Amino acid sequence: MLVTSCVVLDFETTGLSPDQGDRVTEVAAVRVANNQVLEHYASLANAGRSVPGFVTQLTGISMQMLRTAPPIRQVIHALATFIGTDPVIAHNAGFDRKFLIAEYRYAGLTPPTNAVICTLRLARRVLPHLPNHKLATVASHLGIRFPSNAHRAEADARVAAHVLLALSERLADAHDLEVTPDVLGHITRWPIAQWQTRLARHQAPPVPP
DNA sequence: TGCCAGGCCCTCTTTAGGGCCTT
Repeated sequence: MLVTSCVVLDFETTGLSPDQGDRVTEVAAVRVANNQVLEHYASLANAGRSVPGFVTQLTGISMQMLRTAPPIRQVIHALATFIGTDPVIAHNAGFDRKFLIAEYRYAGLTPPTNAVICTLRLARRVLPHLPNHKLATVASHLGIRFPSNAHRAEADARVAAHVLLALSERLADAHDLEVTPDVLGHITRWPIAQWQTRLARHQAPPVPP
């Protein structure tokens, strides 16, 4: 059981790289504690950046929708308040982390120092047999359904939160572990090859002292 | 004209290259 409070985050953006000028178009953050999905914060965000057609096709987020959305500075300040000092969790967390840091800077905030945990890395270690580790594939394998359209921030964040809880439960059951964000962080940093060697020997995964 | 992300991970590797994953 994952007892400690943490925040599962998902961004929709205009592209793949803040270094190339891409900006966030929608944020969703879901707080998880006591093995449950609790409150959430979600909002479209207007950063004044055009949305490429293929991104609108992928996410359903259009320029027209963003015209009436709150300014991104306001959204990021609200997000920062929501996240606080909790560990931040995301699927392919490196992607969301670099946008989080960039948007905090644009918003005049100090870049976050929260612990970051990646459910993609976790899924690759706990479910190595899957054909791929896209969020939809992992969720489907775990019997988790999207509450609405995939590739919208709130739906993806909620699904990632349930993926986190399901993977944590598997770890706890299989290895008699107390799963905390510290343990998850340690496990996802452990090299896959050594992880699989330990599993093959029926050894518990390495955890912090 | 051709390129335009980046970090992780694997392997026909390590003096490298390519697939995966996110929008």
